[in-house]
Amino acid sequence: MEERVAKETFEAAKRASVSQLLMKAGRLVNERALARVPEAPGRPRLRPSHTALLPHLDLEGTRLGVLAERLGVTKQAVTQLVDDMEAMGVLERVPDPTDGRAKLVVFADDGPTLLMQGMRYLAEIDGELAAALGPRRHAALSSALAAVIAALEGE
Amino acid sequence: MEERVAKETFEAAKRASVSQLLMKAGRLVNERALARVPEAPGRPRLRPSHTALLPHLDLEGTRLGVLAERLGVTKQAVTQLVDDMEAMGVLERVPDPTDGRAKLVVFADDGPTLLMQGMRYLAEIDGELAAALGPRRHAALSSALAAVIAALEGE
DNA sequence: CCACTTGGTCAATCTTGCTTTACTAAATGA
DNA sequence: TCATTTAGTAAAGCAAGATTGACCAAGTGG
Repeated sequence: MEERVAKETFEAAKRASVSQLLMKAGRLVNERALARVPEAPGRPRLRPSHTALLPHLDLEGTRLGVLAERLGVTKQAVTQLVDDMEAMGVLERVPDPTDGRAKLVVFADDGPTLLMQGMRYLAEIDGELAAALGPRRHAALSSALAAVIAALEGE
Repeated sequence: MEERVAKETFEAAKRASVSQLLMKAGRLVNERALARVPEAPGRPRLRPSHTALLPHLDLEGTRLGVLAERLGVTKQAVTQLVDDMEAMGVLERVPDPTDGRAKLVVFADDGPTLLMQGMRYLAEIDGELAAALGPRRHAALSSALAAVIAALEGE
């Protein structure tokens, strides 16, 4: 009897938690998205840490230190990320006109092109998810996720 | 004009994608869950790879090689994970009665206790999310995520 | 003018989560 | 019985993503 209850509890706990579903779904989407990016030989490959940088960039250019703060990592870590993305041709460092020490991280000439290409992969996956879920649940998912993020980030 | 359109496109792309929301929400939940687990000095700390092992364990005991297959990693990788979780007091290796070479990975005496403790952290977070979303959206999120995982795993 | 702070870089190192290579011991079967 | 397969372990190493510490050059304030 005891045994049986334990088993049920255990099996239920395995699936029931939204937190676990969220972690798993996030991981799967991440894998799928990165798998789609073609390799450019000679240049560093796009990795999750690079894509994590993108949402923090402003079109007008962003100080490296500001990026570090937004990402919650050290400036050195960002230096490495920006180095990579410079080598990929996505970003560029330009001197900050208002402070001779500072540099602004901006999109390179064809950065937006590459970026939009990346967005297309995400859009593709979105489309696949929408097809699997149907428009209603896809919309519901989108709004629920936004609320989750707001709740978790606003701590 | 051009400039303005680019900016809008860019800013919209930053948020609009469900894929991105999913990745971000997953990351945030993960961080929050791990932050809640108290450190037990002297023993290895619980890390994401450990928690990834748990859903693949059967109550009756599971062969190490089977775990490796389910996780999609080498047996050596699982050996290391099980080593850690043995040191934490969560799991135990017992000889497989049907094969002298094999070992069964089972929960240690107080393994279920520790495990349920972990589940409680997840349940807590679930509760917080439910509170933030309201019961309707929380349920919708759960069902949508299950569908996403099914779609992505069934490839 | 000089001390100090600030923005960024360089180099070395650490942790995580794996892998490859090499090995031991038990099972299997011609 | 003896060669081969199978279950697991041990040790070393690697790539990713960070960190710490030492540094330089440009601003800033007494």
